[in-house]
Amino acid sequence: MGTAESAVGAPPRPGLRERKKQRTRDALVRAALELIATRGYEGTTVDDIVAAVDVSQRTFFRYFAGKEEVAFFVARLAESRVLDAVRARPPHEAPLEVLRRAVLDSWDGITEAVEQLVPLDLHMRVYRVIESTPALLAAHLRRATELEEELARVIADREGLDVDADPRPRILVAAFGGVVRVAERRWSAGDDCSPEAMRAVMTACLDQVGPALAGNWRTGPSPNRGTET
Amino acid sequence: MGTAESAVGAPPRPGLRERKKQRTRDALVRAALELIATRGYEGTTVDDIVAAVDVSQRTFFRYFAGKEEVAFFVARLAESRVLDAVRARPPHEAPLEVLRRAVLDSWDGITEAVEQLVPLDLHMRVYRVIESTPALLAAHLRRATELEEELARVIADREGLDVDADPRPRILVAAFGGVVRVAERRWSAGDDCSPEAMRAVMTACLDQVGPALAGNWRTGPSPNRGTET
DNA sequence: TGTCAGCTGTCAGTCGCTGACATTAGCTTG
DNA sequence: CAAGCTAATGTCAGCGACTGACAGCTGACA
Repeated sequence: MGTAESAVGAPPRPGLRERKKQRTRDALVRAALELIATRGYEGTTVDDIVAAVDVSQRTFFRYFAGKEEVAFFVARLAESRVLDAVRARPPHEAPLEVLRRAVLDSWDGITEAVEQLVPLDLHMRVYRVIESTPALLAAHLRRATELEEELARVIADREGLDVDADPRPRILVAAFGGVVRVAERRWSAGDDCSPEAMRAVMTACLDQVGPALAGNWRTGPSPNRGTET
Repeated sequence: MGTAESAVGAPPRPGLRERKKQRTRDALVRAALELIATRGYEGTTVDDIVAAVDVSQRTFFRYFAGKEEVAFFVARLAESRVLDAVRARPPHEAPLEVLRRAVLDSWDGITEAVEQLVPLDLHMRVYRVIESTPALLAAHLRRATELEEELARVIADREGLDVDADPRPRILVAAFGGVVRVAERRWSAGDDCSPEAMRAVMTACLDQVGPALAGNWRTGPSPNRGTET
């Protein structure tokens, strides 16, 4: 010890090789997202992406398993954040509340982390492409269910249940995930792409879970009637 | 009139051309499902399929938009059946009950219709391949959300709501769809592949929607505790 | 400084998929 | 029934995603 890079307390600065890799990966992500946001997903070939960064196609496929993966590079950051937030919730909270608060509370941190990688506006535009491109939407939904599976395990652990014996954790998470997806769609279909708007939409949707599952909508006050467009 | 094919009351027998097309399509579906069930999805090339039916590759792509589509040919029958069943529900039923009864009541009819096309056992094996193949699972989930979108519209119409203004139809359908997916997974993961078993799993999962969303699972009786493996 | 491991590029090849064009085969009309 | 039209099919060429194999280069480390 004593040398600069082995000092404790600070993360050891990675070597030149590692930094180069990081730079190449980031450059590929940025170039890919920019191209996808402007030309669309199908309109963007891998050759286009690698030409913009001036690396070989083979290198691209060494960094990303497929063309899809680069489009979800940013989204995966958000996923792991949410998962961490769920794990950090106090043990006395009810399951549905855990999910709700985890999503809403990790929101700002996610926004910040994303912006550190790519401009937020770019991320928004790419998200719309994902929602409107069948192949990407399919991949997105698959990733979402994988996240749900992990969430179900965490929830089951919290409650001391066996995920495979008791269907309730998976059912709760599935229902929750469905609501989140509805919120995402409403957001991506609207004009206001700001994180605050998204947060509001998400909150509103989560508040509707109870009412939506209530027996009969026609009795009692109908919230949100004619309040939009 | 008076000729055999123009007789009223009976569905006019399609011409030779149409029958040939039907036969080719069915042969492609059967060959494809058989191959996929045994060799897996990625292990089955389009050339393998067309070789088994002795048509050109180009013909395959005139019948199916892609290799995926042939794998979901049977599943799409079931989807349209469920949609019809939902539309046929009496107007006084509550939304959640409509979905529940539509799925359960159309079950036998679907099973019958499927068996008319391919052996039920083959369909089961293919379904497991779908669940375990990322690309197919992704496509399956995308189709499922498209079905959910249509269901949401139907439900909203029943209740006299605007799908785009009131989030509750989509939320309800999303939650319901999530539960159905959990049931599908539990079924495909288990040993018993019979339709009766599937029906039982589906019923059990649907009965858990309320309890799963209830505030705290630890209070009150926990159903299904330790009743399975 | 020299050796070694890891990153990169090149090349060839497979597979899914499509457009263009020629060929065949069913149906229609005189 | 024969000619003519149209729809179905086959053939061919080509693009794009993706992969394995091999070769060259470049940080890392003694």
